[in-house]
Amino acid sequence: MSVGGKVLDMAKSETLLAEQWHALVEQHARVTIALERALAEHDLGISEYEVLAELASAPENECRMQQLSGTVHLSQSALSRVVSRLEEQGLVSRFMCKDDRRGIFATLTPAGRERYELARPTHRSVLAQNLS
Amino acid sequence: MSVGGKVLDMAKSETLLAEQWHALVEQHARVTIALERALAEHDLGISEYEVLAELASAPENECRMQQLSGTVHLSQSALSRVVSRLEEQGLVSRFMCKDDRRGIFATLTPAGRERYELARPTHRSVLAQNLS
DNA sequence: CGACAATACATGCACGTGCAAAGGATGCAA
DNA sequence: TTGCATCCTTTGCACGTGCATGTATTGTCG
Repeated sequence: MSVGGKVLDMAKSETLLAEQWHALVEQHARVTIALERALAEHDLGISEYEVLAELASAPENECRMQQLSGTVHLSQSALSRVVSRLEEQGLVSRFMCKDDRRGIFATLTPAGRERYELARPTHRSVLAQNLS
Repeated sequence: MSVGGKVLDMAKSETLLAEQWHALVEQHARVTIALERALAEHDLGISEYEVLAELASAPENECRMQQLSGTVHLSQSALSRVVSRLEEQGLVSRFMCKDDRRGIFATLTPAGRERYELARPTHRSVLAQNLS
C-alpha cells in the first residue's frame, strides 16, 4: 500500500520467495512420493493413473490422444508412451478415428475400469493424508 | 464444525482434494519450467543452482557431500553427479577431509561464486513473477 | 489435379534420476 | 597384525521424460 511496504518487499522478498518456493517443492515432492509408493501396489504410476482417471470421466470413456495431453501434465511423446504401457497391460485400447485417420482414440477397457476403481480409494486417501 | 460439515466433507472431499492437488502440480510445473528456461541462459540447471546457492551461504563456502544432500532435494547419487558436472565446469572443487578421509568437501571456486552471483537476480525475478 | 503446409501420433536419442551394488577409508576387537 | 563392521561416496543399470525427427493423413492454394 504505502512506500514502507515496498521497502519491506525489497529487503525481504528474496528470502521470502526462496522459502515459499522451497515449501512448494517440498510439499510437491512429499505428495508425489507418497502417491508413487501407494499406486505402485496397483502396478500404476502417477501418469498412468491420471490417464485412467481422465478416460473414466470422459464421455463414452474415450478420448483423443491430443485432448488427453492437454489435460494431463505430459508432453505428447510421454503421453504416447504412457498409453502404450497401459495398452500392454490391457487397461486401454487404441483405435483410429474413422473420419480423420490421423486421430487416435484411447478408450478404457473393462479391466482398465476395474483397475481404476480399485486404485481410486488409495489415491484419495493419500491425498487426504498429505494435503493440508 | 457441525455434523453438516462432516457430510459435506464426505460428499465433496474427493473433488476438492483432486483440484487442490492439481493446482499444486500446476504451480510447481509452471515455476519449474520458467526456472529451467531462465537458468539455462547461465548454463545452469535447477539442481546445479541449488547446490551453488547452498555452498555460497555455507561457512567457508564449503560443505560435506552428505550435508548437501540433506539440504538439496536429491539422492546421494544424483548429488554426486551434479557436483561432478559443476566440477567439470570449474565452478566447485572437491577435496578429501584431512582428519576423516572418508568425507569429501565441496567448495565454491571464484568462478562458481561469480556464476552464482550472475544467476541470482534471474532466479529471484523468476520466483517473483511466478509465485502468488 | 499437384505441390506444399498443417495436423496427429510414434520413435530415436540424450539426459537426469533413484535404487542397488561396488569401491575406498576408517575404527574396533581379538 | 588380521578380520570385520561401518561410513561415505561413486558407479552400473533401468526408467520416464522432453526435444527433435519421421511417417502418415488431411487441408489448402494455385
